[in-house]
Amino acid sequence: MITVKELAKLCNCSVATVNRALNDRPDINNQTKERIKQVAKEHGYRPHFIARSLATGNTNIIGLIVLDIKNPFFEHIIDYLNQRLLERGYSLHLGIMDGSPESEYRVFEQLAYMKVDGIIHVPLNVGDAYKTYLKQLHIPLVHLCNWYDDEFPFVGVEESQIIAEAVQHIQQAGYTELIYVSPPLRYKGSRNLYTLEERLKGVQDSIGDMKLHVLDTKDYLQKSIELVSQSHERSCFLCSSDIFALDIMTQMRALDMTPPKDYGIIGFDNITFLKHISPRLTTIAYPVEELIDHALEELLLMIQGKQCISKHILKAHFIPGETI
Amino acid sequence: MITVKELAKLCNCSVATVNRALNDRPDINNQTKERIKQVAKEHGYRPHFIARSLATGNTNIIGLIVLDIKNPFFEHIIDYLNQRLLERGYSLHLGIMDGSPESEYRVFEQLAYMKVDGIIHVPLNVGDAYKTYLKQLHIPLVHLCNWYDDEFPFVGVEESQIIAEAVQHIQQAGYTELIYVSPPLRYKGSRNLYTLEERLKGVQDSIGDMKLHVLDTKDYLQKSIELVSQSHERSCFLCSSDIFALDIMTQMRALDMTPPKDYGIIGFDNITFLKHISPRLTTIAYPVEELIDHALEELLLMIQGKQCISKHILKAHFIPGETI
DNA sequence: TTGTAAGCGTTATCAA
DNA sequence: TTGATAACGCTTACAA
Repeated sequence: MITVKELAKLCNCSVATVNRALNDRPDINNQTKERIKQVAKEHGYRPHFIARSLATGNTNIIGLIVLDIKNPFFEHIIDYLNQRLLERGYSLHLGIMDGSPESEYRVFEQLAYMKVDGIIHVPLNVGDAYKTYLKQLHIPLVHLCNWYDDEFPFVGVEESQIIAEAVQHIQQAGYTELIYVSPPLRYKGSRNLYTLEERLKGVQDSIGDMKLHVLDTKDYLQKSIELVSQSHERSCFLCSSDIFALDIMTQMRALDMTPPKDYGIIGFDNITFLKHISPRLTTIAYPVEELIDHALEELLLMIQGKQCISKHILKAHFIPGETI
Repeated sequence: MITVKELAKLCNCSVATVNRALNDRPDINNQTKERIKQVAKEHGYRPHFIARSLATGNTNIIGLIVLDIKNPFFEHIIDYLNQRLLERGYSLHLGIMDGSPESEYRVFEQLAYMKVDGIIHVPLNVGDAYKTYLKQLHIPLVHLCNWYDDEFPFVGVEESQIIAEAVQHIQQAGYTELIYVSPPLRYKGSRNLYTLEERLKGVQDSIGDMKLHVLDTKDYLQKSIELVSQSHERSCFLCSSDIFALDIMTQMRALDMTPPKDYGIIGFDNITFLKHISPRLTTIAYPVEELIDHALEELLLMIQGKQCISKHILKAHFIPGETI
């Protein structure tokens, strides 16, 4: 691996001049610049990221913390953010959690150690210690999809409105009972469930005279069967993730019950795999690309030192299917 | 961010001693060590990865190049490798391609720039230029699932054997025509298709007196319908990925054709989502964890300077379903 | 337009 | 058991 020092020797000039040439700085003679670049290319010079970062104090790496790489919801986010970052000369470092809130701290330590320039994440922990922790990291942060505290920039979705829209569809389809399925709600108190609770509030506010059940336990599959088979109402599930909805549909199919004949069901996320599921699951899609665009814009501003703690609330979309 | 220099001042000692204390080196008085560690903790000292890497010459980062983050096949690999690496004090950096073979070079440049200690990847390009390129990177490499050249360590799967097993199942089920579906085969000459071609060979060797069709074009969906509806044989698809199999099943369902009544079908990869698909897709599973274990072991040996270019060939598993 | 030299925060080799 | 000090490869004042 050839270094600037060696290049300087080869070109009979100083390392400063080599640096000017390689980084297209203005204060350099055009001929010497071309000459140096030529020599650099011939010798396969590659800038040394580590040395450069140590000198400049920044890595041009952005961290994205992913709750669960197995959740297809993140596919699109990762792919799109990666593209946008490359365009802007940054690269992406994925912080992979194992699903537990404690692992969020482990991933933060890793990203802090790696000196990433900024982090986009879905805040999962809760409490003052968490806030203190996030602040002492001294890393620009943008919170995605799950509001935690107004001291951090946030990019998310207007939940109550899209929920109201979904509930309206459910009512119009003649259902008399709504079952809100969101097992993670059982972690109330120990995890940040802002978004899931917003959705629940949205349901409560718009439910009118329909009956409401909330399934927030681990055995939601079993419970959902009991509810539908024992109830004399026309029941419709509203699930906080397509994953839960698919689990229910699969389980119900084993009992020969399919939507919308025997029950209704709506998911969340519009994951790619739905195209293979019949009947087509009615779901709600997040504007992933817009979310990422805003989050990235916000983060880059912070990295440039422009402290603009803002809040972007975008709109989700109702995706009609065949299950209500 | 407090540094070793500042810690040294606080402790009335030299940076060398601080370093000895923080890294648990033997040549240091136990009391001073504890004292320094205490002060470091009080001041929230975090080692500076960048500076350390510059000094030691290694990053303790391993790169994994992923063809397509959207392909669920990689979920398991990423998750498992990440776990194993953490246990060993390494961290994982994902290199994300956009599906094109050219982007493989872009990702390699990125990982080389980041000075990762080693890379696990599925070699996708082909030709002597590729080989020259990989060698001049001077980064330990392990090739996964797709053999390219004996000069690189390889961890993969015995393809012909598992294919023979699948073909036998197909024959026993009474099919008289086998359709091997592997659209990427159309890139023959410009991409490394070793594994896909091994599978094809496996099919040819074990097919006996069944008819054989190979679908290696982009319009394989259309072609597959034509084949099944025009043929007077009992046709069974063998797809080089569950994704292709699901695409075919979904398309067929629209024409009211389902396996195993109207045709047979077998996939590859045993992706998680199959549990939601009915009838259950018969498929073939790679021993992902074993693959990664071997690949990692091999890579770490190379990083330690032990040049052991070896070849590990593992066994895949036939996963019976309801589609043949 | 060019060169000199002082960092950046560690590690590691000596010598004490 | 400790301390000085020279790397590591690059950037960036400042001086020429």
